[in-house]
Amino acid sequence: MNSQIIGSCRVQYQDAYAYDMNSQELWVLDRLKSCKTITQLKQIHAFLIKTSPLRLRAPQLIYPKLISLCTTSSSSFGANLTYFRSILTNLENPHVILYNNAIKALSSAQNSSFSLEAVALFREMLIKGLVPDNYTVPYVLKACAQSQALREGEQIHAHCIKTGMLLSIVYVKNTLMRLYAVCGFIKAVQKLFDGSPQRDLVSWTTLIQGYVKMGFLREGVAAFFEMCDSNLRADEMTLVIVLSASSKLGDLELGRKIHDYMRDNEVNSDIFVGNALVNMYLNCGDADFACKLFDEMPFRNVVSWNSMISGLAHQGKFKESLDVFRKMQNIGLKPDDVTLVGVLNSCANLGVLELGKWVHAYIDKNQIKADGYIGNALVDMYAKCGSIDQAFRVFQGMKSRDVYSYTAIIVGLAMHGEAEKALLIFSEMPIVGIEPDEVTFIGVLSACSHAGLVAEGQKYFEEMSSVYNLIPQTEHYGCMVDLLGRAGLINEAEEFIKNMPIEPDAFVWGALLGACRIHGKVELGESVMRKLLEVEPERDSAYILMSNIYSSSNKWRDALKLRKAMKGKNMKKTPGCSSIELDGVVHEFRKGDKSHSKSKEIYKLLEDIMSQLKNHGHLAQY
DNA sequence: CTAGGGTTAG
Repeated sequence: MNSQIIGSCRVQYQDAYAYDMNSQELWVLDRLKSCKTITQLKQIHAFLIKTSPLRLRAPQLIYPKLISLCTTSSSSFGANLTYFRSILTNLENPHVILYNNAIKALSSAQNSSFSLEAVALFREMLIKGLVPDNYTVPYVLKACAQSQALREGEQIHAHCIKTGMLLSIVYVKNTLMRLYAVCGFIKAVQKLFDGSPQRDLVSWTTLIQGYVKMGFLREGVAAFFEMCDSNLRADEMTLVIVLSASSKLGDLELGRKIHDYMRDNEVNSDIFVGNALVNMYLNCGDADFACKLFDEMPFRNVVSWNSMISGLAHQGKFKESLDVFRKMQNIGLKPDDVTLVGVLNSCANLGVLELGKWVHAYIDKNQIKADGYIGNALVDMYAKCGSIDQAFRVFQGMKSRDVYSYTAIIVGLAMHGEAEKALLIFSEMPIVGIEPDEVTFIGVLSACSHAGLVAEGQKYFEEMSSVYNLIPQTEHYGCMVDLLGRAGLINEAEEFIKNMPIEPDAFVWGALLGACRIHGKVELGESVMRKLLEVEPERDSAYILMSNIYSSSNKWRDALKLRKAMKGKNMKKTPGCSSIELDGVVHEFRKGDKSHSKSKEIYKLLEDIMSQLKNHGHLAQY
């Protein structure tokens, strides 16, 4: 192919004077069309330079092609960046459009050095006396937003104020808003929005998105309704963001309102909207309707499936989540890393090590990096499935670790009673420069609790606020009550609760009641149970714990009375559930549950085992 | 040749 082009270039060169310039240009354009690589392009370029009538036209002719080649094969783009620049920079009379296209190409590249290159081209334009137009500025601002180049963006912002573009061109204002939004400066976004004479749908959407991305969900939703009041009609893009906000808020009423808005305004449901709707209904608790919508979708992509897998898990329907994954496998859709994270999460919560291992093998086989989300999910899965050593190996093998990785392994080690190792890993965090957060401290405090390290636990609890500026939540107070209570320091635990700056909740009272159970404190237990029932009247855990306290103090009559009192009340049961995985299918078992298709056989076998145990002189312990 | 969209962790 190359030699063909060179060959025909040579022939053309020799016959150059036989053609007039137009036909030469046509010939070159024809060659450019079929040109596939930078090397071929360079050959044509060389020919153009050597052909004197075409010399001046050369850059203009090849430039658009160069841009399109670079953007379609971004991998070779980096290597040819110098070449790319040298042509443009040496142009004597470049048209603004050429620069615009170049900046556009650079702004859509992922690489952040390309974004800065786009800014450099923008500067070069100004130096050459070219006037950036209403296309140039949105492109270069997009490049800044891509790499969060705030400083550069601010300079362009200043340029836009000086030239008056900021006020006159809505595209400029919108891309500028977007830049500040991705940099997290929501106040700057709002200020630009407020100070602008014209606001179109994109301005509103950018504002809403800015709020939602920063986690200011209610503010984003409020902006949406404000937009509706101003008689602008939302389109698919706006609605996807508002639905995602409703989903994150778990606000079903709001979500339904948005859905109604879509029907009233005849917004058509493309795949993005469809996915957002499914996700919203799932996270807001209406899983049945979400499944119905999912089934009715005319097209589904990997995100649709991912939404189902992680959304069901979010609702605690881990088994169903894995069922969806199996269906996805059956139709032959390739999982991506988001899918795998969701699957690992469900495996972790069900304790299905086999499938978790399969995912790990899949990750290795497909050379997916076991860092970030994936690595953290693997650590968590192994830890929760009981393979703490394997969890630790994955943790150590990770190239980059963040606060989630550290927390996963610390909580995992604490759960497995390896308190010292957990605290050792925790002490590594300041050395590698990772700040622990609230969840990390749950792991640290529970490690201390399990190992009976009272003084250390108190020290860490104190450091939480004094060193790390974290405000302890009721969970942390619960851990401390547990720590003191387990160690038999019941009075100290009671005193600790009295001095809490926030209202104790079920975590805290539950921990104290647990301590009463361990240490057989019947009377205190009774008063703590009442407290627990006050803050959590709908659950049965207070009754269960208390009746255990009665039983272990041989107060059978009181225990029975409590169980009876419970029966009439239809309380939420704290589920005790176990599961096994067989040939890829997860089977769940709850206490007294007879829903399994082979339930009869299972119970029959259990009875056999029990009687065999009895025959061998073993007495069942309850 | 212009701007704004979904799913993922402890």
